[in-house]
Amino acid sequence: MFELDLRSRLPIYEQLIEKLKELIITEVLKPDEQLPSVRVLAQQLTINPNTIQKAYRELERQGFIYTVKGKGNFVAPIIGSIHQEKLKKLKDELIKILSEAIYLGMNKEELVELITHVDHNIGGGKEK
Amino acid sequence: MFELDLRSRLPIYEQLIEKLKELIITEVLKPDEQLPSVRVLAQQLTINPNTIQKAYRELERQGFIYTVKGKGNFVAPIIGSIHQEKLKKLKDELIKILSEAIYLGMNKEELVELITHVDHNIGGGKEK
Amino acid sequence: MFELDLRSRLPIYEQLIEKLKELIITEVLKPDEQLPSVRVLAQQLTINPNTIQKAYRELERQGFIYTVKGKGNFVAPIIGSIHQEKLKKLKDELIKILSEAIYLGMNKEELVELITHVDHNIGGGKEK
Amino acid sequence: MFELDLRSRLPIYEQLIEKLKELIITEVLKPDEQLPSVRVLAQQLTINPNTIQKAYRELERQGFIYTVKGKGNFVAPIIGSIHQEKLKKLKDELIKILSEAIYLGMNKEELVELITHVDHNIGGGKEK
DNA sequence: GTGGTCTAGACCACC
DNA sequence: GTGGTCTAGACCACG
Repeated sequence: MFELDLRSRLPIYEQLIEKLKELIITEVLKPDEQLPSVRVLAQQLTINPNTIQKAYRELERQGFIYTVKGKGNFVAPIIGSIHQEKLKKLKDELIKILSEAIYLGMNKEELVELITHVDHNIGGGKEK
Repeated sequence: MFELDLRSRLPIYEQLIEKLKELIITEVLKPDEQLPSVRVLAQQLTINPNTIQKAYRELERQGFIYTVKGKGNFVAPIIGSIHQEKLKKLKDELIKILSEAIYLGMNKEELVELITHVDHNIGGGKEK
Repeated sequence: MFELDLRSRLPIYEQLIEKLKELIITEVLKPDEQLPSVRVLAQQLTINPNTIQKAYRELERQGFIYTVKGKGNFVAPIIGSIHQEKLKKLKDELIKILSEAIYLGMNKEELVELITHVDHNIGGGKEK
Repeated sequence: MFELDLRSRLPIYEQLIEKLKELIITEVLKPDEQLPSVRVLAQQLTINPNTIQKAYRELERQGFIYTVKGKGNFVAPIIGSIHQEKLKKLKDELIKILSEAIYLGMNKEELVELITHVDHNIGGGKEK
C-alpha cells in the first residue's frame, strides 16, 4: 500500500498520518471506504499495532476518518478545507526552497522552465 | 534581532538555523559580515551558548557561514563552483515538491506567480 | 571494546569516530548490526553520553550508521547508488595525498604494495 | 610564497609550520638559507607577528631551522629522519582513505590505475 | 575576546 | 528501553 522510512526523523505514526491523509485527499481512498484494520496494517508494515492506533486516533481527531466500534475505521466525507491546509504547508515549503535556489544564483527563467517541465510530466501520467 | 518560540516542537537550534538562513538569503546579513558571537547571541536570546553553537555548526556545514577560530562566525560569500552540487540537490527537492503541489491541484500560473513574488523579495533587496 | 586517549589533542568524539569507522570498515561490526546505546557506551568508556551522541551523529551524517529513534543506532549497509558521490570525494582526496607521497619520494611499487596490504586486511576479513 | 586558510580548523601557526617544513624538505628552501623576518612575513600574510614567532620557535625546537640573534632565522642542514617522519604520517593517512575506498567498493585494479595516473602526471612536471 | 570540547544532569517523544 | 534536545558551567587553544 505504501512505504515507511524507519530511519526518518519523523515519527512513524506521523508518517502514517501523512500517507493516509494523502490517499484520502487524492481520493485513492474514497469516502466511507473501510480502512485496513489496525492488526492487518501492523502486520503488513511490520510495525507495532499501537503505532497504527495512534495514527488512526489522530486522523479521527482531525476529522479525516471516523470509527465505528466493532466494525472498523472509515474514510470521512471530504472537507474542502483539508486541501487548503495541505496546500498552505506546501506553499511555505516552496517559498523556502525557492528563496535558497535564487540566492544561489538560479534565475526566474530557469525556475519557470522547471515548472513547465514538471507540469508537463505530471499532466501526461495522471495516475500517481 | 528576532524571536524564538521555546514551546514549539521544532528544536530551538533549528528555528535559529531557519531565521539566520532567511537573514542571509535576503542579504540583511551581507557576505563576510560577522555574526554575533556565540555568547552574545546566547545572552540576547536567553538560551544556552551550546544551542547557538549547534546552529552555527550546521549553518557552516550547509555552507551559509564560515568560522574563524578565535575570531568569530561570518556570512559565507557565494561561490558558484562550490554550490553547483548544492543547487543540484535543491533542484531535486524542488521537483518533488512541485510535483506534489501540482498533483494536489495547484496550477502552473499560481506557481509562476509564487516564483515572481519570491524573486522580487530577494532580488529587490530589503523588502521582506 | 576499545580505548580512548583522554589526553590526546584529538577530541574524544573524533577518536570515537575513527575507531568505529575502523570497526565498520573491517566488518567487525556487520551491516544492520546494532551499536551499543549512547548511554551504555558512555558508561563503558566512562565519558559523557553527549560525547557519544556527537560521534554517532557525525557517523550518521557520513553514512556509516543510521539511527532509528527509540530503537538505537545501526551499521548502514553499503548501497552503491548512494555512495557514488562519496567515492568521488574520496578519489579526489586520494589523488592529493598520493601526489604528495610521490613528490616526497615514495615510488609506485611501494604504493602498490601498500594497497595490496590494505586490500588483504579488509577483503580477507577478520585479520587486522 | 604560499597561502594560509584562515577558516581551517588547524591553527594558523601549525599551517605555517607544515608549509615551511614542506619547503625545507623539498629543498625549495636550501640549507643555511635565510628565512623571511618575522615582521616581513607577518605583513605579507597579513597575520599577527606573534603567530609567525610561535611557528619559528616550534620549527627551531624540532630542528628544522636555527636562529642567530640579531641576524635572523636560517634553514638547518637537512636530517634524513625528517623525511621518514613525514612519510610515516602520509602512509597512515593513505591507509585510512584506502580502507574507506575499498569498503565502498573500489577494487585494487582501480586503485593501481589511479596511482599510475598520478605517478605519470607528477613525473611529467617535476616542479610543484 | 573568540570558538571548541566536555561534563553532569535534566526533560521529552517514541516504541 | 531508545535517541534528541537543552541547560549550566567548566576548561582549553587561539589570536
